[in-house]
Amino acid sequence: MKRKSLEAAPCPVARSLDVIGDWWSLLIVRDAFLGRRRFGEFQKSLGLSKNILTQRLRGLVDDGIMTQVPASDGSSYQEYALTPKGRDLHTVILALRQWGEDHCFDAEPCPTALVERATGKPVRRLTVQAEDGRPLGLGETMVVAPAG
Amino acid sequence: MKRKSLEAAPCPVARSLDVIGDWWSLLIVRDAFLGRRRFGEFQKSLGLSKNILTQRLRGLVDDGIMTQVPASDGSSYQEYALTPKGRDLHTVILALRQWGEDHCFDAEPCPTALVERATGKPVRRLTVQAEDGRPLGLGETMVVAPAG
DNA sequence: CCACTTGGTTCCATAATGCAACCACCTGGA
DNA sequence: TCCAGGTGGTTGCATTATGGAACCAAGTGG
Repeated sequence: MKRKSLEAAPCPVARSLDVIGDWWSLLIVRDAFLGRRRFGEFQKSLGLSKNILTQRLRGLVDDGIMTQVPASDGSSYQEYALTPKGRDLHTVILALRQWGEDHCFDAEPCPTALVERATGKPVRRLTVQAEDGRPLGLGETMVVAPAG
Repeated sequence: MKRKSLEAAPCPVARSLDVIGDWWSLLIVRDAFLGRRRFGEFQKSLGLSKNILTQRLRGLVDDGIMTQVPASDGSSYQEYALTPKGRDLHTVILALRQWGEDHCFDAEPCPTALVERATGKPVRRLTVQAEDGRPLGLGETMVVAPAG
C-alpha cells in the first residue's frame, strides 16, 4: 500500500508530478531560486522537520534536480545547488506564482513580485500561445498522440 | 501533527501549493482539461481509490477550482466542471507538461503533445520573459517586496 | 419491477509526516 | 589545546493520510 507511483504514466504532467509533486520539493526548489543553498537555510525558511528535509533533498539529488557541491564559503560543509534540470523548473514556479498572486490573496495584497533584476519591472505574464504567438484559450488546444 | 498548512505563507508559490500541491489535485484538473467531467471518468483514468477521489473533488470544489453542475446528458447525475479559477491553471499544467517532456522521458519518446486545435501545430514553449518580451535567464530575475 | 451503473461511504491495514531527542563532525575563540 | 556552539543530519515514536475492498443508496434501462 505505498503511495501510487506515476513514473510509468504516459502523460508528461503525471511524470512531472511523480518527481516534484509532493508537498515540499517545489518549495525547496523555489528557495533554491531565491539563493538558498544550505540545509539549515532551507529548514529555517520552510519550517519543516529535518528528517523530511533530508528525505526531500536526497530525492531531489537522486532525480538530478539538485547536486551537492562544496560550500562556497571555503568551509568543509556542503551546499545544494540546482542542476540545469532543476533550473528548468523556473517556468513551473512562475506559473504557480502567477496563479497564486491572482487567486490566493483575496483580502490582502500579494506581498512579493518577480521582477527583472536590471529594470525592476515585473516579469511578463505567462500565457498559452500558438506557434506564432497568438494567445490560445482553453478550448483552442488539444492533446494528441503524435505517432499513434 | 497534521500536515503543515501553508495557507498563511506570504509567498504566492507556497499558497498555490497549499491548495493544489498534493498528489492528485492537479491530475484531476489535467483530466478536466482533457474533457473529463464525471466521477467515474476521473476514477478510471487516474486509478485512485474512490474515497481519495471524493476527498480531492470536495477540496477542489471548496477551493473554487471546480463546481458541480447538472450532467450535460440530461441524466440526474452531476458533473464536475472547471471554474475560471480552475481554467487559470492552464499555464501551470502546461509548464509541468513541458518540463516532463524535456526531462521525464529519457529512453522513450513522449507519447503526447499539446497542439493548437485549429492547426495541429504544437503550442509555443513557455519562457520567462521581461515586460517587453526579452527572454530572462535565472540570474536576471529577483523577488521583491513591492510596498515594504 | 429488477439488474446494473453511478457515486459515493465505511472499515481497516499500511505508509508518510512531524516532533523531539540524540549524535558526530566542524568551527571559532580562549 | 580544549571546549561551547553551530551544522547536518539520524532514530524513535505518535499521529495523519493513503489505498484497497466491501458495502450501499439512488438513478437508469430494459
